[in-house]
Amino acid sequence: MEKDFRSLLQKNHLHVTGPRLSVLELIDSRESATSQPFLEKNINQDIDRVTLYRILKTFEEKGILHKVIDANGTANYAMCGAGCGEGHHHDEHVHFNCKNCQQLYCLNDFQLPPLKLPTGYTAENINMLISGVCEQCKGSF
Amino acid sequence: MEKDFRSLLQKNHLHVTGPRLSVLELIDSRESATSQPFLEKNINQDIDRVTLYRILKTFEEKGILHKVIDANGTANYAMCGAGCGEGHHHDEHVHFNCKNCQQLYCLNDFQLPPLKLPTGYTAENINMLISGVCEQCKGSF
DNA sequence: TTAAGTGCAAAATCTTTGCAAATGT
DNA sequence: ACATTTGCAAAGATTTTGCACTTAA
Repeated sequence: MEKDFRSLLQKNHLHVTGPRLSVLELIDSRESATSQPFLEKNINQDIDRVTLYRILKTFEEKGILHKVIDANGTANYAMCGAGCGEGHHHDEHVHFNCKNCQQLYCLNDFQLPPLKLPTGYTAENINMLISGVCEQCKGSF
Repeated sequence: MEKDFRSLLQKNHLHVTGPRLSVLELIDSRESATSQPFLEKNINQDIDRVTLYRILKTFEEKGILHKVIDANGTANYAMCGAGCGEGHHHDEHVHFNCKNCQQLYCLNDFQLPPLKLPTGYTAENINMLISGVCEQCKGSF
């Protein structure tokens, strides 16, 4: 797990700034993927909404963060693994979106079965989103 | 394939109106799922944007249309199959989103492998979205 | 020093809400 | 007749763009 955000930014030829470090710290500190609205509300310094949009876009392009669209169409972000880099992502694992607490979990140890697409189709990114009730919320029903 | 949209609406206790028939005809006539922006532009009569929102919401709740969020977070709609009804959907098949033409295909004959979730998690809806290049666009690259 | 990054204002979209008029049953 | 549906106006939310000021390298 990459904790040295300074070098992470430098490795990607990005300036080290307060807003960028805050975004990385908050996202990295959480179990599940973090929604953009949550980031806006919980960032530990006053970051302009526009700046946040731009930081997230940059991080996604550089392969630092994954963007995962949840069942409501909201963008969620999580740290990328080793397989990602500038211009490409390998995010072939399954996400679980709890319809109660809205948390978006990355089921990292969940192996995605091999797929064979119809001829002519080329897969570049696979995104599997399961909606339901998570462990923590199962009592609330 | 249900073509009698009048009875489809009546079966769901909905009034038969021009705007609703237009929406059903357009969506049913297309190969792939239809994005809301496309619907707005191509509906064959002047439907207010607000009315379209409400029609789509109603149809989704009644189990007449599926909503599928594509890789950009845009809502796409397709006719439901027999397994859907008021308040529940069974849309366990795979969707393919072409990053060139943006078409969203339902790969109906594509069998989704059985899944075993971590204990405590309950799946209610499974949505698998593969992004890549479709058959028609493969020459464009 | 200077290119990159940020914040602010404003525009452009997208989505929801309230209500009166029109319409289907 | 009467509940449902629609269209319009307006509010609210989200996302993008332009530009001057600030900051990291």
